[in-house]
Amino acid sequence: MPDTASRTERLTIDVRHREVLAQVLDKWSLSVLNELCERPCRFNALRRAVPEVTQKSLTATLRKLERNGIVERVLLATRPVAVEYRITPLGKTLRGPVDVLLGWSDRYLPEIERARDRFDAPSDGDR
Amino acid sequence: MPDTASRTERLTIDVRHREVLAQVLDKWSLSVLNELCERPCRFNALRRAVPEVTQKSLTATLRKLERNGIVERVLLATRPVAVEYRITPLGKTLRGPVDVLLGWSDRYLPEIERARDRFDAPSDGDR
DNA sequence: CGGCATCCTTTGTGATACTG
DNA sequence: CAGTATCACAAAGGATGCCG
Repeated sequence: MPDTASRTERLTIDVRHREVLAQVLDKWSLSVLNELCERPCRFNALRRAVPEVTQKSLTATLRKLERNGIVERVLLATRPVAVEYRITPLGKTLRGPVDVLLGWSDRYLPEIERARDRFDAPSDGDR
Repeated sequence: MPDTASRTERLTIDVRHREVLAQVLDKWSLSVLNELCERPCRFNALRRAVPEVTQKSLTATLRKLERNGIVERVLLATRPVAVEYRITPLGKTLRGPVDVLLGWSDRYLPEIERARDRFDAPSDGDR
């Protein structure tokens, strides 16, 4: 397995990296990102795309992503008014990492669930 | 689902994917994983490697990773007693994704911090 | 439509103390 | 050394209602 360059040494993770990653990878951010990578979305369209998220959490997620420069909030001058969220160029750089992550979880989910079952049912099998 | 190469279609993220990713990518997991990918570690060695984590959170993180089959807890039969944590084969499959993530945050951190400054100081710069 | 404000419950986290 | 137990508090999350 070839290293990404001549980097055999691991990166250290400081508090700022942790903060960024925590915000970008939080519970709902991935889903939102996943959606916005496809197309710009209005608020309620996002809610429909991610039905489990509450309005509050979605708002918070979007603010966080906006603050970090990952998504952009665009006011549309339509009849009543509308808001559209778009991925920014910076946000697009996240698509690769996000894809890798989602691919990983999709690929290994069954194996992880088996590991959990093994871990969670010790009294039942060890007796 | 033969979707191995065609990434024109996005994966959908259901609650189970979100759960797995939330656990694997949580605040401390990445640091722990980053460390254990390098070498097996004893508990206090991990504390030293990640000084900001409290004992409690480290314990919780390790349990979570263990439950998901990402790390393995090995009891060493030394004089007093010792515990070593190792990455599992399943855990090793995470190294790629984790690397990509850390690389991303390392690469774009400055840009993100600029975006934050812009977002946080609107009244100061816009008047 | 796209929020914000409020309330309230749950979960997370740090600090501290104690045990095999 | 490697935890568990406990308390106290902060942050997250859902539910509901109101507003421009």
